[in-house]
Amino acid sequence: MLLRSFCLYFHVKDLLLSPIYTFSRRISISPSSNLKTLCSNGQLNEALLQMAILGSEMKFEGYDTILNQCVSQRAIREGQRVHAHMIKTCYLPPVYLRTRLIVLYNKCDCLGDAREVFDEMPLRNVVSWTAMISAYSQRGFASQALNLFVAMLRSGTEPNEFTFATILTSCIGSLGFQIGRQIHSIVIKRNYESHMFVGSSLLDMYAKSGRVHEAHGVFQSLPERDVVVCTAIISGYAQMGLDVEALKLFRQLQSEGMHSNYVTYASVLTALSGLAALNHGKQVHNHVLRSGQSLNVVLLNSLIDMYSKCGNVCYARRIFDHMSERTCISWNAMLVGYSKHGMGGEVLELFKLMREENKVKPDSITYLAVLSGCSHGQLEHKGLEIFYNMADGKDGIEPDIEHYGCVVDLLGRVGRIEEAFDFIRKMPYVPTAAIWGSLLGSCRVHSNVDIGIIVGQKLLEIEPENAGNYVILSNLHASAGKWEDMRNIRDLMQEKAVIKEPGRSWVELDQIVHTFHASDHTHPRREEVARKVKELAIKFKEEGYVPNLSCVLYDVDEEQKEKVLLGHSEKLAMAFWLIAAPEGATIRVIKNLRVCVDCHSFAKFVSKLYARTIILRDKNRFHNIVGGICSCGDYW
DNA sequence: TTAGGGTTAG
Repeated sequence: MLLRSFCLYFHVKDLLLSPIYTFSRRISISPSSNLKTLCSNGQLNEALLQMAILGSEMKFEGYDTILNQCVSQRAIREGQRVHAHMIKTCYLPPVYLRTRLIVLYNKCDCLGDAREVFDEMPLRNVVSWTAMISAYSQRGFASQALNLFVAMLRSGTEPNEFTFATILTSCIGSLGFQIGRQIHSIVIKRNYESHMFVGSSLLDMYAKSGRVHEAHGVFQSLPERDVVVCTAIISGYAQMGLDVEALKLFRQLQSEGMHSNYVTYASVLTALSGLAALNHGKQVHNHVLRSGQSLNVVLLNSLIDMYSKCGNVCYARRIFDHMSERTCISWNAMLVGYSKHGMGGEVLELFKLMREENKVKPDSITYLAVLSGCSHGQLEHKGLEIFYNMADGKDGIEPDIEHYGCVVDLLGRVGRIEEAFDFIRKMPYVPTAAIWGSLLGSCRVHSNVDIGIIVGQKLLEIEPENAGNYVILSNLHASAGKWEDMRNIRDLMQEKAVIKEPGRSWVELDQIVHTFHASDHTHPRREEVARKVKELAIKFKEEGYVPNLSCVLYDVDEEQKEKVLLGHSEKLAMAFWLIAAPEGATIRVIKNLRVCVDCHSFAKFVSKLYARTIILRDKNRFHNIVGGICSCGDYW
């Protein structure tokens, strides 16, 4: 029943009595006309009339010609008439033609009809099995594709390189990885491991499952590599967040003479977006323009994303405005760009433009971008209005748990903590750690100790490995004077041996990315940088800077805590910039985690006392700090 | 006749 619902049109058997079919018998066709000529001229309707006249005289060649034309035109109604004609004239199509029907039905989104043809086949070969497996795989029915692959092996039909390349694309993700590995062993046994298409599918399966070593191993073992294989490994690295490795490999392969196409560039731009390496991004953009590569919509979408994630949202908008064709992803990339910069007004204006233009329908991601844009832009009334109109509005998009998460953020941000708590309890989804974490952050900012403690306890149960939760909860206990509880939480944190992802910040100066780790011991100018941070702290304290010791995870004395704070990577990156960059240059710092409250305050002092603009990108958003004021409104 | 890599969100 589920499969039948994929058929957008009526069943082939209904067409036996179709008025057009009956009418066609009364039309006279010139004898010189034949199916081949009509099809090659794209005259499919005329070809159908010819088929009707020929009746049971239709043979393999005629069906083959007309079906091929239906496939290339994605002409489902016409294809169904051909199928109906076969049934009516009692023609028994060979495997080849039945496979063409499977392909046609798949291309036209009629998966149920494709399966019906497959089930009714008296004989099947590797191509028909692969065509049906591919149909399931392309439509996202991975388990059906896998079941059919197993059935194929049991039937004794040997898979070929097409089958392996197809089935491996169904094994993407954590669930499919174990099966993917089993299929890999079958690939080895059948000697298909060196095949380029099979290899790129294997590589991609491992990369998308986060198995970097396996992906690299497949890449190394391939005797031949083309642009697709090279792009698969670069894109795999970028998708796994290994941006530096992706770029290194891109450069290495380029120096070895690799040919790049738009997919390669899009993957490289993803890596550059992750690094926020604006100058490198500009270089790639120039390289694309010089290479004569056409700037298609995918590449332009990647450029919008790269420029906005590198802090240059105006340039992203210029590209967006000059696009001759935009997809939903183009709009989403631009909306996300504005949202991450806290530009709520621009988000709403662009969303309005999208609706007015009415060429592209907003999707679920558009709504996520708009709601988070309202949240970061402190436009909670507008955000709530959009959320409550989502499902009933003309787009008819049912909010999912992430949209609910945006509302929790919207309410919490403006201090409507009780409402946010109530909203979570009433929503039709089980709240995730991210949602409770968002509310806990609001409780911290708005000092709501009572709800904060309840939420914090819930979080410790579902996310015991997250160190940040222990710290916020312990601080909430401390602010309520519950010292015993505070100590218990600290002990619990030690006991659970929670590991915090190490903080890392970087700046790009003269095309070189300088990375700093917390209490850095690696950068060549680390001693000079550490002295500069101390000097800044003394200067800022005279102007009112008070180190926020609650940001320190460790249970050490106050002097030690201050030392830890001064070692935070974003402070080191800013100090390095003040030492090494030209006078007055904008400070662009990227951090892998969310910026801590103390570093945020420190950055505001830098911007004010050194008259610098600071563009600080953390894990969630941009902080544009000018004259001691941040675009996030001190809430992030 | 059937195959491989890509752009937004989290």
